[in-house]
Amino acid sequence: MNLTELNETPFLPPDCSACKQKTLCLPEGLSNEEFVNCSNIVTFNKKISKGSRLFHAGDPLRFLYIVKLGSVKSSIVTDEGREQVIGFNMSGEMLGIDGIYHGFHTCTATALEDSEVCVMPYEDLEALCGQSPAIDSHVRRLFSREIVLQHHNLLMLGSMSSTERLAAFLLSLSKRFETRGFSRTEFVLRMTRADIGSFLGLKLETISRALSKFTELGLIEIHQKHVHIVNPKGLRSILQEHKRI
Amino acid sequence: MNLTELNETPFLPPDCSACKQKTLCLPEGLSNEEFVNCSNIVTFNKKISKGSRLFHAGDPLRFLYIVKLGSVKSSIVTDEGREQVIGFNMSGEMLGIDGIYHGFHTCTATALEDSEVCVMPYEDLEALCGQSPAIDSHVRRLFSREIVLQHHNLLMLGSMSSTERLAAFLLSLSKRFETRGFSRTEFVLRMTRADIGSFLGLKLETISRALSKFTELGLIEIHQKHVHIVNPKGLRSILQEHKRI
DNA sequence: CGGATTCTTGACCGGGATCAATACTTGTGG
DNA sequence: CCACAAGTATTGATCCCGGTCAAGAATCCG
Repeated sequence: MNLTELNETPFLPPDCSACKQKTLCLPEGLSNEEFVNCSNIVTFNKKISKGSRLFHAGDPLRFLYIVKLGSVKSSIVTDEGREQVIGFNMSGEMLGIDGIYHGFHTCTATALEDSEVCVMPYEDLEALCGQSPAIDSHVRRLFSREIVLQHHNLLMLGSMSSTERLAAFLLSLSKRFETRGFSRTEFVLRMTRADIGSFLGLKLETISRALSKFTELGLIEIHQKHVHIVNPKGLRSILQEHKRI
Repeated sequence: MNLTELNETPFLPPDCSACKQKTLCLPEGLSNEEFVNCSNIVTFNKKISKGSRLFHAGDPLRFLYIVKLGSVKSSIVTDEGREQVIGFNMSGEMLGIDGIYHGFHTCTATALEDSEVCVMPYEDLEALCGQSPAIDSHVRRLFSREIVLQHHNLLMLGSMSSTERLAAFLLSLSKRFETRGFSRTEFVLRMTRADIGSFLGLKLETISRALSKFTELGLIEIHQKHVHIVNPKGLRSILQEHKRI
């Protein structure tokens, strides 16, 4: 029996105005009516168990998703068998935008832990955009954020050494946990070293070595997946060593 | 005196329905009225001379642009002095989307040759989106295309060797020239080796060597910036060598 | 022309990949 | 509850791709 399917809860109507995460995915200053509209297009929340797929490359675009709880990784696989993790997604972050262009998804979203997402039929979202300029505008901002984020990732892959990439990665995670109300110095990596490596264009051994090096330098403490950033400034300075020319 | 400024032609009203490039940036099946609307938000075409900037990182977002003629490179520069070319843009491609999220641009767009762009005040574009669901939807598709494209670039930087990246780059250029009605086997590189290198996360010497290697293999002929793809299949097979495991 | 920019090629070096062995963690079924 | 298997992480040894430094050639442009 498939837990994933059982775990869908289509009969619990979502209420965006009561959602703790609303500041992450919705703009400020929405009217009550607009909140109701938003809740209406989130047709249901879906629970996905660790390792299961939210959507696959090739699947027709039916929904956009917003992570409500947990975390998800997005990756692409080519005909030639290349695999590339293109991002890790936490609460409030949107998934599935890639599918709009072709009408089908080009990447695959996999739950890194038991998670929960808000499911929005894309048709309904488009209709709502037509009704509410505030939402319409907000959606464009979310899309733009995605692009800005990818630019940053390209910068990492294109111009940083392995340790610089890993430092940037840890700092980025740290910041995202902080904006979600968690500790910015202690958190749990939900993904494997291989996932991090793929995301950063490195091999898992290199990730492992770099983590060990950071530990030796007293920048972090790490036990399995539990990370403690002991010296955030030191981590940041790794990115700035570049400057000294 | 600044040629760039002189070259603006605000008094020639654009007519999208008569534009040769319209299939590249507009959806099919627009009504006459919608064409007029589009033309109205393209307040003017702007000519930019080689080397001049369309916008700078930090500039407030006022316009989105579509390349009409010529080509443009987009790049980001960090505090630490890192520089990363994030893309090359040809006719029909949109520029400036990155600025929507923060309200200011995060990358810089530089003309690689004397070029011409359609200038659309972002406010007007938003207003038009509110009026025309077809345009609204199309804008989201264009944004999504940008994201899909960046995913592909991440794949290149994250999982390809230098020759693979260059082969992918040349094939991508080839395809884009073809869809614009130019030869897919002979074209001129508008950017320097250093630009290509930055885009692909490699040094210019590596680009030069890889081009020489392709020439030795009989895959291409290259004289300065003029490229002739002699053996497209061969180039493609470089990407697929990966497969054989 | 002549100077600046761009490109090519060579020699050498080093960072990260690869291969390999081992340890640790997690989960499953007897 | 333990045993075993599968997945995950660490660390070492070695190799090679692409970076770096450097010299020279070609091209562009005023």
